[in-house]
Amino acid sequence: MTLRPLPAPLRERLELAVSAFAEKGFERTRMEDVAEVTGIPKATLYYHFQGKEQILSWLLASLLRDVADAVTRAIAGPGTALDRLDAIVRAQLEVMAARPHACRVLLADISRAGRIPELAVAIGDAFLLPVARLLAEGRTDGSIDSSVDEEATSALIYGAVTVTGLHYLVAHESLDAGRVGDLVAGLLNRGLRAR
Amino acid sequence: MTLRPLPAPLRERLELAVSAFAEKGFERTRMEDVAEVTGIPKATLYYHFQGKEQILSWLLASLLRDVADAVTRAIAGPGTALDRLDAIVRAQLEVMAARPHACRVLLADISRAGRIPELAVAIGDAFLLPVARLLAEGRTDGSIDSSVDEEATSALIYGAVTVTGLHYLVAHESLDAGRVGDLVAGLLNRGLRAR
Amino acid sequence: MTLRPLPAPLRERLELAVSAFAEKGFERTRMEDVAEVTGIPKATLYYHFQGKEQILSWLLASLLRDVADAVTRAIAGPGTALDRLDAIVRAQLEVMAARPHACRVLLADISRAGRIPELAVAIGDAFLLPVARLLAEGRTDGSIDSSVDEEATSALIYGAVTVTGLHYLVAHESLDAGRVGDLVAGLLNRGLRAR
Amino acid sequence: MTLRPLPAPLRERLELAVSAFAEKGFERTRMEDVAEVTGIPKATLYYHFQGKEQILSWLLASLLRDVADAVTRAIAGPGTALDRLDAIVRAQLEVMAARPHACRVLLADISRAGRIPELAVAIGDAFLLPVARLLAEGRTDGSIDSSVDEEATSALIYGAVTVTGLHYLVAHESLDAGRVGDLVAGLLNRGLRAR
DNA sequence: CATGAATGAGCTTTCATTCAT
DNA sequence: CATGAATGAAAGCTCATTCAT
Repeated sequence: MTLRPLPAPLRERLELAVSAFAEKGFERTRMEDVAEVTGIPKATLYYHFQGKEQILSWLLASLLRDVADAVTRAIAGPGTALDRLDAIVRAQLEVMAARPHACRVLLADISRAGRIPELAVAIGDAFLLPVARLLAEGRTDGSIDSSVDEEATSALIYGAVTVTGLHYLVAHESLDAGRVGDLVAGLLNRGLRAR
Repeated sequence: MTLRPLPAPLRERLELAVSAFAEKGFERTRMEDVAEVTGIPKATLYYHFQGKEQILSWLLASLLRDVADAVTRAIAGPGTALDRLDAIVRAQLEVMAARPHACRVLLADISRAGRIPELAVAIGDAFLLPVARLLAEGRTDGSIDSSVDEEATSALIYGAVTVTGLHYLVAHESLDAGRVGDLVAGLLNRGLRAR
Repeated sequence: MTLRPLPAPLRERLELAVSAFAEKGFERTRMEDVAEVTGIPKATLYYHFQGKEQILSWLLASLLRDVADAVTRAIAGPGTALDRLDAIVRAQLEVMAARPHACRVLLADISRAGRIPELAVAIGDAFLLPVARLLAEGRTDGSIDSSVDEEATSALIYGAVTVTGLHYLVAHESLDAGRVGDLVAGLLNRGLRAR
Repeated sequence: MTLRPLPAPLRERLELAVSAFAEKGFERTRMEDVAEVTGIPKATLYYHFQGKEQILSWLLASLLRDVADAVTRAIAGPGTALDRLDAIVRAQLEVMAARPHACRVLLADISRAGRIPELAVAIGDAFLLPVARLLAEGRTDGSIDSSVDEEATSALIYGAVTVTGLHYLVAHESLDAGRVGDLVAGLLNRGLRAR
């Protein structure tokens, strides 16, 4: 992804760029802004990255790695598929609470997903596919209603979780992952469980 | 919104601009592109609108008027609050199916909602607030579980519906409002109804 | 100059345009501004004038007619050539006091005179040539020193009078033609009279 | 004045821009023209200057530095105040002869001085105030008539000198500073000296 | 390796002017 | 005659990116 292994000090400072992207949007954030907010000279950014887009990719990839890890851990946990779906929802909200800026940036680029196929793939790999697989599992283990459609439902879950989380991040500038997790997970649980 | 009342012929041709915005994104769509796709000369666009941003606003406002109308009609229908929530979900999906481009553009700007407060307000007025009100009503009429949180849940519903719809629009380039409506409305219904 | 004889009501309202030109400069004054300040619709201005430049010409021509008249009256007066030169200076300052905006606009366009030959000609006809002729007369009637150079001196007088007047218009926003006339005419008189 | 210290090579080539400004006027001279005539790419100009206006400022500031220097030298010379005033007049004409284009540009902007206060101040500092001070000195040392008004007279001198010089630059495209200096200085000398 | 300096390629917007009524 | 509506033709300025050191 990067031409060269990114030096650790840069890696941390670069994280500051997400707040710029989150605040002004990707297109309206100039390389100048990224340079300013990170303290890394523009030309140095170009020495390490191929361009502005690649910086965004790198940032989002880092976030999606966190999401994927959280989801993977939740799936690996104990309990029925439905229980573990519950855990996934809470895990995703915890990532959102932990990295609010990056999440806002990611959400902003979701609809751009059509234009950035690798992003669509990454979200799919990190969240949608694991969830879809878990739904299938749940139908098998009898914890999830047999009528659920994996494709639609995984998208639905993603939307329900992220938009609710985003709403709190944007409207209240804070996200209580526990409380919101209870609400969201509860509703989805009742909506999905086998009848 | 526009300085002068927009002549009807322009109004129709301008609708073509949404496809440009949907395809390339707002920032990457040049006024030149809007002019080309609508057949309206650039300077004429500037005669009627204050700038590119205002064209987007006008377009989204038009969509949100449709959403608001559909939601209002659904709410005015018969049945319990839960029944009418069901209708809202289906109505929103029908708007998405009818105006896919505009919906993609709107969704792309959701996370920008923080920066475009009037957009946040408009979405709130068209969808979130009516749904929140209906949830409260449902708790009163006994059709919706008393534990639901209006704020979080209206955001959740919005996310569930729109992201699922968007998924089909982006991934399959077609949205079967009826089928997806069954799935989404069903899940939400089970998740929300009084126990 | 104008395509059609300019209706009297327009003539008066158009005079208001000079203040716009004086304040913002010719190029920075948009036809829109002229329309606004005069209350004459843009398209109507184009119905009567060929363009913005022609409006300026018309305005300056009107001023230069005043200047020419004042100069002519002064020249036609009694006394030696030197006495009448004195009168010219005072007359020019009175015109400046009477039409300060137009004068500022004219002065602003003096150095543009190279590019607007008709303006150079008009200033020459209205001021420089009559003064030059009077200087020659003065050498003949013995009131003006024989060493004065007509060309240079008429330019010098124009500069001395107008820049002094302009200074008061710009710096003090008021011009006391009598007092400044005493100062300027006095100095020029002593500088020019036969020794 | 410039954001960054202007590299010497640019400084020289930029001087070429004055001819463009002088020929077509400031507003009619496009950045493109400046870029072409100087050979400096437009974007590079914007890298060093804040905008077109700032380029003009820089150019005029450079001229006014020359004027101020010439005036200062003349004032520092020997003789009575009247003698040194004589020297100032000749010095100013020599600057005009040496930098005719810049002078035409400066004169074109004099009446704009109201709108560009820093220009008014700079002309005041470079010419008007020193001359006014010298006039006061002359009244003290007895070389200049006690009736002269410093403010009006310094403006008068400025107008007499510059407009005469400008006349030759525009009408004859050449200025013989010596000959014109004799004429102007002579007239002013006779007009100002103590009686 | 890192970076200050430089720039090519656009982009939005403006405005004098025209046209249709 | 007069004018609201429309537009062709720039123009100033920005910014991602490259280069020279």
